[in-house]
Amino acid sequence: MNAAPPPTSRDVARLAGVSQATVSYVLTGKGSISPATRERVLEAAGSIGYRPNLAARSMRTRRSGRLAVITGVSAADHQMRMIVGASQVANDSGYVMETSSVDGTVKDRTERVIDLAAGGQYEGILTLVPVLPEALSDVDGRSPVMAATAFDEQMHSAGELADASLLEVFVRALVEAGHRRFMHIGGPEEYSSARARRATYLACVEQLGVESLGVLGGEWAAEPARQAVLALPDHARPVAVIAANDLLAVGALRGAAERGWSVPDDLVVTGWDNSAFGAYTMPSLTTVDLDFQAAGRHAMQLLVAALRGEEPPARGSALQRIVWRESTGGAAPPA
Amino acid sequence: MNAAPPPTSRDVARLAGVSQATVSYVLTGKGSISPATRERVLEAAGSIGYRPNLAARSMRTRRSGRLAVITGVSAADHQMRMIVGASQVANDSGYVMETSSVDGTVKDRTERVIDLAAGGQYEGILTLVPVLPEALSDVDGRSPVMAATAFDEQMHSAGELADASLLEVFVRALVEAGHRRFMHIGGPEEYSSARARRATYLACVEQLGVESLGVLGGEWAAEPARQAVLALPDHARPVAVIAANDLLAVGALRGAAERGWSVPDDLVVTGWDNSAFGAYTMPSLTTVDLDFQAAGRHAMQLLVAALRGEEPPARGSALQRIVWRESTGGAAPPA
DNA sequence: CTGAAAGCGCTTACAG
DNA sequence: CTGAAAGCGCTTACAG
Repeated sequence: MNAAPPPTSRDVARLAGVSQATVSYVLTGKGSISPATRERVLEAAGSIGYRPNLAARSMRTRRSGRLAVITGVSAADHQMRMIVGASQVANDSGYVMETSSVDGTVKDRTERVIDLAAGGQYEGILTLVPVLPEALSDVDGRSPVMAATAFDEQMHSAGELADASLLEVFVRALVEAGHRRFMHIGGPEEYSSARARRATYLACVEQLGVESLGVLGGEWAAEPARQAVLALPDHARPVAVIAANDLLAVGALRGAAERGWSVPDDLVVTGWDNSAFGAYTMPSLTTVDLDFQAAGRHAMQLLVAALRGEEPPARGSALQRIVWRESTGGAAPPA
Repeated sequence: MNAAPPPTSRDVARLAGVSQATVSYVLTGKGSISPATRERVLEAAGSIGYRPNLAARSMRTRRSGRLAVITGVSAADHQMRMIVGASQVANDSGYVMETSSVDGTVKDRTERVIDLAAGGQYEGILTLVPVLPEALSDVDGRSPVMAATAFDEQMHSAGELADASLLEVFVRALVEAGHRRFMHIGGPEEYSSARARRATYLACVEQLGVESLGVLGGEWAAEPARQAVLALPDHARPVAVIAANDLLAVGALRGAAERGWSVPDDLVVTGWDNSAFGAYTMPSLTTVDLDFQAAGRHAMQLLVAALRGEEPPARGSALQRIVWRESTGGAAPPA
């Protein structure tokens, strides 16, 4: 396919009238090279479009320069956004980033990740899907594995996507608006974000002394949310539903509409994620906007810092922000 | 980080009592090796957990074994699903697949892809975002570039995601149900899928002799769709809106609700993509289900076949299927 | 500040 | 059917 073989560092050396070692020193910035020589080499390299052969470099340095990002098979829009952010950081840091998707149960996924880590092809691994803590250790002889969303009790979770503290703002504002009866529709237990939202909900209703009709759901799917609302006793109105994401919230809206309940009069709903459709449902969804791309960037920064033994970078601006819309009626942000 | 260096083919050879070449022949399946020797080598390799060093192999064979998939920065759920499908095929075919996201205008993206192709790091490139035809040529000295969604007049488009023929089924069924006034809300012109849907719509209304109120939209966003419906003259009812995807369709639903039009009485809407929320909007959305994962698999199969000079595999089962829901009222599938 | 030489782990003609 | 040897393109002590 390639007519002429691509230029090598030897070609550059010959053209610049120096040795191959000098070319290498210039390009890696390691030796101390006189500005004049440096200039000549750079120009020669540019003129013939030289690009280092990464395979050769990696073989010699015994560093692959490659990072893996593990995604789930159940495609989620925010995984994609995190990938975009992570890949920016990886490339800027001189790594090539590969994505690998894993399927099956938590157990299956954990094994795949351990396999990948043991394979030694990658200098580091960032997983966007939950895996068991055993995959996250960075024992010798394996690529370090870091999780963006994981069992955070292991202290291995990167990023603050799982931060559920804004949920308290929802509950407080709704209590302020007069609501006394709440319900939570949660996501899968294996997601630390889902667990955090559930825990924050429970702590909140407890602390504020309002009634909780329970915690339903357990999947990132609309149907259980719809069912939960349909199963509510008629005299329960008004109910405030705190859903773990926007898809669940849409299911709740649908359930309310099917039984003739008005939103926000009989039922108010909050979502999470600020999905594109949420501003256009009837009524539109109050939700939490998450900057997944920034989260992906930060997660990758943490991995790269760990790899290089550098100080982990501080979290930049806030990743989360509440978007108040129609589904919560007049409930307003508390100042 | 690595305590003991990973085993090499020489270690395997020593352990199995054969030469390194024999190990290579067994593993690549190229030479002719006696079953007994083969067995011994395989066992030795397994016992010490040998994995070939891909960098070394790639340097020797001058094949990188790597494929790139280009995605957009504006993260879309279906890109993710296509990636999953493509990565399955790539891995099964012995390639490592990397994703690289590109930003900016069509022109920017095209340049990035050409750069990537010229870099020679990849044996092949599959782009999920539209690029100009000049990026798609497979001239010598460059990695071949194939597009999953592209300017298909160039005959370089892989997959049938852009097939808009089901749109005709929508229009015919709605005409059957009594509709005479149509409107199309389209996607961005640079997407062949958007162009195909638009063209099919225009051909349809022309051929069936029904009135078209025009083609609006032009982005994958809900707001223009909402505006288009709000701008409709009151006496236009009933109107049949053919939206280029579900997000646009939700915008149309919202517009109708805001002006007090009933769906499906005053307005009917069809979407495209079968997004998860579409079954739970009020009313739920009639749409086209697309198997993005299968599309990703097929696109990658085409790339791999092209790389190996093999016959391109035939398209498997149909990628598209209409899902009739409430937003089209009683309009039924013809037959 | 620069060059000659070794070697990373593999594959592949070539000889036997 | 199997082995000894060369070489892919780079980086890095080492010597000058």
